Amino acid sequence: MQGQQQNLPEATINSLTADSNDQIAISLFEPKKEIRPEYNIGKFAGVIFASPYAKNVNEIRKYNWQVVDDDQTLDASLTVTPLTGQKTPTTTTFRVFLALIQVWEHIGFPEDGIVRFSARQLCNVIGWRWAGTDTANRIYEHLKILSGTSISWTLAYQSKDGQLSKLYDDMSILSSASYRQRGSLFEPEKFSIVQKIRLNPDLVDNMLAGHVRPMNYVAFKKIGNDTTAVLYTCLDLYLHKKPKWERRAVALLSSDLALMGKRYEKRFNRHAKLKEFVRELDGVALFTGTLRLAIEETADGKDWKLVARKEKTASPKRQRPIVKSVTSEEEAEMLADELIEMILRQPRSGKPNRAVIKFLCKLYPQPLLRQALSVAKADYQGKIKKTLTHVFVAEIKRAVQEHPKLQWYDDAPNTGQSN
DNA sequence: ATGAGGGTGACATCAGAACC
DNA sequence: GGTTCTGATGTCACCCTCAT
Repeated sequence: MQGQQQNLPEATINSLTADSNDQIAISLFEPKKEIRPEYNIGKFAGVIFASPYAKNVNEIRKYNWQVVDDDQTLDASLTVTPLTGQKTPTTTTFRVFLALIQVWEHIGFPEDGIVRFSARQLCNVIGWRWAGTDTANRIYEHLKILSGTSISWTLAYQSKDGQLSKLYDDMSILSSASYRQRGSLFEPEKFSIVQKIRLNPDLVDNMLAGHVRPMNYVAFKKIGNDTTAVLYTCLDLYLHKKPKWERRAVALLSSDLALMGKRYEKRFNRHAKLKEFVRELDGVALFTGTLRLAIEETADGKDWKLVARKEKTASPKRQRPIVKSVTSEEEAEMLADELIEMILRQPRSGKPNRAVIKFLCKLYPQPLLRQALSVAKADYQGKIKKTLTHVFVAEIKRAVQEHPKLQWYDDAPNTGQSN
């Protein structure tokens, strides 16, 4: 028996079971709105975790850039190497990782980095429904990826004192992870919380020292599309210090998001993709502030570019409800005027009816209206079938009808009456 | 109730091909 | 050139059972 265990993965687990730190979060708990993953992982999340639909998920990914140190320019890089036959980390992996961090925080930040959890509990934190084998396998797979993927940092890994390490080779995010399937368990533990992982001690060290990169966990979880989630993670970082960031569609799609399709050689398809991003991310909360996205034509007219801005919220701590109550008269007027002014600045704007716009401003949340305008502006460029005002109102209607909690005023006889 | 696993299928995403 | 269709693949939900 003892001899047998030496070579099994269970050997690691059994040795972990013996330690005294047995804080277990038994019941399901509500994950926090904000999450503080380790600084380096959070900073490079957009690079380390790719979209699962990206074409290169089985290959080594390497990113190079330059850093300036003591007046000399040095080459920095980050290499993500999967175990053979295994995928590189995807956004799903990132979701699992963030959930593990949540559990680790919940059980009181144990210094040894050991996290015990049940698969069902982890699902609850991530926001998945428990779906049997499929979910179990998914968690199992991504735990393997987290522990098996080797990450090498050259002049990239920043320790808690702010120093860049020259080289941090062969890091794995989890120093041990083993998903124990029911069949492998013995009777007494067969129906208890059994899963157990250990976070990389250096990462734990940094997190305990407050060397973290805070994220808006609620906003991140709501993003269903994995490519969009990668973009969100990147934008959150880019807009951390700068108020504005922009990038051409070609570079954004192929190098940042690893969308390699031939279809993106066509301008139209790039534009369509950017519109998806605007639809999904415009108005989404960042850790501080709100993300604002717009599409603009590049100066040479050959491509589009995505323009991201961070809009400051008055009190970043308080989250604005998704469906806010009816706006005050004064607020609606100000918003309506602002929107109308923005519309009139465009060519072939049409003649927006102030009363109608104000009426819509009172009825629907501000982010929805602003998003509708940016989508309308993007949609409208190129094809001049109707005026921008028409497209704008049609876009509001579409967004309202897609929204689970809103209703288009014309659809129901009793909601049109306000005031 | 809670810990899981099994089977099935709907839905989303991407990308190329086909169509206008 | 723009736009839509189609198929491969990945993700996730539903409903079931089992054991304590």
